[in-house]
Amino acid sequence: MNTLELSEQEIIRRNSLSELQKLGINPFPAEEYKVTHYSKDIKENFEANEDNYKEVCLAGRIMSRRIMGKASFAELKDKDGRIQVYINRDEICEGEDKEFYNTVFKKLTDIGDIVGVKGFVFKTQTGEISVHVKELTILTKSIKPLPIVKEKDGKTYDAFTDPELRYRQRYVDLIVNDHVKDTFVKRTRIMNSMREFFNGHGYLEVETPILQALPGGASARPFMTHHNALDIPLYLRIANELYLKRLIVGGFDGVYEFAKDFRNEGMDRTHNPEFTVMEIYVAYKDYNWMMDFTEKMLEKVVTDLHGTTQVQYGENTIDFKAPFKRISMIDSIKEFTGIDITGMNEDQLREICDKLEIETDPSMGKGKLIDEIFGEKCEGNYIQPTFITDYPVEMSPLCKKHRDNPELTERFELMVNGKELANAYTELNDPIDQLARFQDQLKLSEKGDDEAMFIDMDFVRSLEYGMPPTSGMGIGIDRLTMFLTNSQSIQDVLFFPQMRPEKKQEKDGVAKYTEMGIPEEWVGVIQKAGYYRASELKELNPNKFHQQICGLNKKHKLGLNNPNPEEVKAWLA
RNA sequence: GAUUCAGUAGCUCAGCUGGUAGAGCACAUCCCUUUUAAGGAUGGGGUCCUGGGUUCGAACCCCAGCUGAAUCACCA
Repeated sequence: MNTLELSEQEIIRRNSLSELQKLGINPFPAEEYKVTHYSKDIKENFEANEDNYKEVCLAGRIMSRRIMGKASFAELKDKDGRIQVYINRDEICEGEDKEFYNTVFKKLTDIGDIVGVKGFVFKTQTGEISVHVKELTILTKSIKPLPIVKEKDGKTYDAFTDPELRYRQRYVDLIVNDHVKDTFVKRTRIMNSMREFFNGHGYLEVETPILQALPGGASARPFMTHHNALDIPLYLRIANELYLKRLIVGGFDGVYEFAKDFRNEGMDRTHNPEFTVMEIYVAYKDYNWMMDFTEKMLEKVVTDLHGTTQVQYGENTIDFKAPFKRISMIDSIKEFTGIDITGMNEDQLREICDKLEIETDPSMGKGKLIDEIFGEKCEGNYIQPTFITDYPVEMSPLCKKHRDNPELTERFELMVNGKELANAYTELNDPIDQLARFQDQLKLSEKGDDEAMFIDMDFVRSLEYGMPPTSGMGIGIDRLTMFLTNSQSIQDVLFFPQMRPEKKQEKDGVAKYTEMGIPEEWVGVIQKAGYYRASELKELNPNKFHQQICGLNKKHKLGLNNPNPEEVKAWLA
């Protein structure tokens, strides 16, 4: 890399790197470094049992340094947290040669470097448990300076907060913002706890295709791709439901999958183009059983994570103690609007929407209209976990009709903090009805609904062989993690949220410049001056350009022989 | 997709009515005790997001673009 593209601090660090090599120290050693202790264990247990910490060896990243003559303090960050280390010149350099301390540690080591320390644990006069270092090993040199975050008594100074940098360079975010790691550890613990619950019931974790010829199982716009060998379009899945149900047909009693789904839709605080959903299907059950199962599962997950069923989310305290409140969609609309929509047709519902000042468009069918009313007037009110049951048949094409009312389906959604968290059905297993519902979707699609479902004839065929009565449930893992880690944005619970690709400054290659007679060593200087296209140079005043590049040569101490003005004029001619 | 706000040193941010680009931390040099965001002193560091325009003069005003955030729409 051209040094002109580096900041002063980066150049200094690269110099330190080569200085280390000159001293015979490998800044990127290959050998295993045997770690015996971790910061958290030392801080928690040292006082109770000091004898166990007479010889410790730990490794991590230097997060701060304070050098005072022949004694120094540094903060080391390992996988569990941070611990202070004390380094004394005469202890890490036993003989007369103090170069290791004076040069290697004081001058050539920086914040961000990864080091190993051997020594014993003690307590400083101010009472901080620290490691007294006897031996220091450089394990990795860092040549890019980290953002500096200072913390004192839980108060953070100069936090690294720019969302763009945090999400694009999550590795930096994880290094400097301690709470970030915690969120992701919790995410994994949530999934592990769920897995434990399902496995405890004897259900099987499975994997189903992500590349699908027909994107089914949900109403959403898919991402499209292409398979070269088969020369066919393929879609990234929007749901895995239809495949899991095929497995129930095949004779599994309970299957579940933590699935990445992909939807080609807007992005915001609660939506990322790829997201994770856990879907589970259990044979011989219905949605009433699934409600019990879901609330028990959530109660366990939350308790495993927090030791209590109560969770703080923003301003709200949410209690996941089972059982959750249950209310039908029609009763909910009645409760919040005073209107009983039972038995209404499409025109009547449209009138109600107008009356409630809810926008509609002609592509909306009966189900969608009801959904709009619910979404607009009811949904946001359910802060505590609440099951909304019995959705209209039009908006649930994969769900069995209600045993008491053919206008409705046996479906529930779990609302938490005014948002949908889980969705479940008594699954439709009547192949004739299923085909009819798919055909209704086709009509919606012809009407202009670009999210209506495709007809999956293979899925219908599987139902023709017979699927046992089954209940299925899907739960958004990202959203659940948000609730349980008090994160206000989905980007905070995804390591690498989708972002626009970084734009790179386009530059001409060296050849474009040398063709004009410009010596190769000057190309970097010219680009540093801001001329990324050789063709731009033609327009310039040669005298001004000459001064500009000679100035950069001097300023950055490049030691190049300045061209004379005639030569520069010849380049631009 | 629409609206609003933002982009200045490695990081966090000031920058007044348009008049020579600033602070803290980080970095460098020197001195130095087991220091708690923090020992002392001195110093270096900038494409003020990009491109146009207005002006004697633009970080600042106007227009366009890029990127991000918030709100809304769609959606889980």
